[in-house]
Amino acid sequence: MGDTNSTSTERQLSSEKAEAILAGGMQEFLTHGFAATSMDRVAKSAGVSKATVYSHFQDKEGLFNALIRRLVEEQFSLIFASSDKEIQQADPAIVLSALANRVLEVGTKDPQFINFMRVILGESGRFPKLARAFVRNIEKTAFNTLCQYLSSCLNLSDPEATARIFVGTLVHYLIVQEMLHGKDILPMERDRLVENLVTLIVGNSAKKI
Amino acid sequence: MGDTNSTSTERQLSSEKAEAILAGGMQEFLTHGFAATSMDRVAKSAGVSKATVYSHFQDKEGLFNALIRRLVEEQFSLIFASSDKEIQQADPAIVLSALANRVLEVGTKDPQFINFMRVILGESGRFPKLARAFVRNIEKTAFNTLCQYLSSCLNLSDPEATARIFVGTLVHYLIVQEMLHGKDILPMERDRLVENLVTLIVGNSAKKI
DNA sequence: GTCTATAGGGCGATAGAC
DNA sequence: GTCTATCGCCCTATAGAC
Repeated sequence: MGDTNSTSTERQLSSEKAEAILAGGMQEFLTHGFAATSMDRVAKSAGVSKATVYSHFQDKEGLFNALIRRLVEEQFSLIFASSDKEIQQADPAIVLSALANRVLEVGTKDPQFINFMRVILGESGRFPKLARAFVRNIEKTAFNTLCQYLSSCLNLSDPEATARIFVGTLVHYLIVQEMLHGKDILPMERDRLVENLVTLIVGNSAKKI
Repeated sequence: MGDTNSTSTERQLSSEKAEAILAGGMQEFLTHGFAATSMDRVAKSAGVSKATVYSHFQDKEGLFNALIRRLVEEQFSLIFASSDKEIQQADPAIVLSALANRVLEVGTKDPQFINFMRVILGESGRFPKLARAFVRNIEKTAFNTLCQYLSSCLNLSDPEATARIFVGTLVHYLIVQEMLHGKDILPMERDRLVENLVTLIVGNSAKKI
């Protein structure tokens, strides 16, 4: 409450210990969720004492909030890095396929990304602010970028609804195949889904230029 | 382990107390998740003592497994009840719109359904068997029903991929709007999404009969 | 079968030495 | 700033009376 160098959550991470705590906390929170994570294990994983953890972060919720909030911003720039070069260049079908494949690539190759999504979804009842931060930073950015591209390069009756369909298909695919371990129950090759999705969208419009 | 009337998890719920425990456990587990739920509150919510809970279920995990497994089967029949009457009758666009609206109706009106999904997703790392049961009973059933309809009534190049797009769009919409509290950040009217989704699918095919 | 009471342990958070 | 040691609480699970 009465801290001098923070408003409501921790803003500046002064020392390198704070970084270690955030790294250790990430490991623990992303694999066990909020409630099942103990501050003892966070401290041990960070290589510091528990008291040091509490000297850098107000409490368990404060650490969790700071950590997820930072991760939301990191993942944002991770996914949308170098999305602007290619974006008004080639055939729309190729651009959209490349975009879809990059999203699915991140979701399948980096195991921490699925854990991150799982925690965001699982804790969205307890931490609605973090859930909304996720929507604002990641979902909305993806949506806006895609809308802009679809509007400028294709003649769609409703680019916004189409963007929803595009993103929704990919996210749901990741959820069922990876997060819910459904690969063997509902097999579907990535390329097959992407090709159908892109064809469905591009086929229902005319190239603009 | 050595129970006489159960193999590995509880099969038959002999008394009415077991029902009360399952009901109380549902309330608690669906709102707080597995780790943040205490057996004291489950007992209190069920109106029995904690010892009674442990006499009907082996431990916390056993109760959680029995409860979610039952819920998976309940929700299955809840969503797909009366899906077979209308299914080879009217215009495909109308059938698909009605189907989409029923899914979104359940997801928005019944608050327990979003909580149920949140727990399944959030605990899918700790309880992979429950996650797979969810995929087998709900996702796969939705997918198969839809595939069958799409194959029989429309001329699609890939009905299975199309079914993925259909379900994925609806589930992702529910996740962003309801589970992640994104209604105000990324507003989108339900009818608008459904109409675009159905048009995209029906427009890319020919009616079969 | 169901209760009350309690064992036994891990948890979040802090006091005080350095 | 960082540590060790500890407090007090609540947790899962069980023992024993009825």
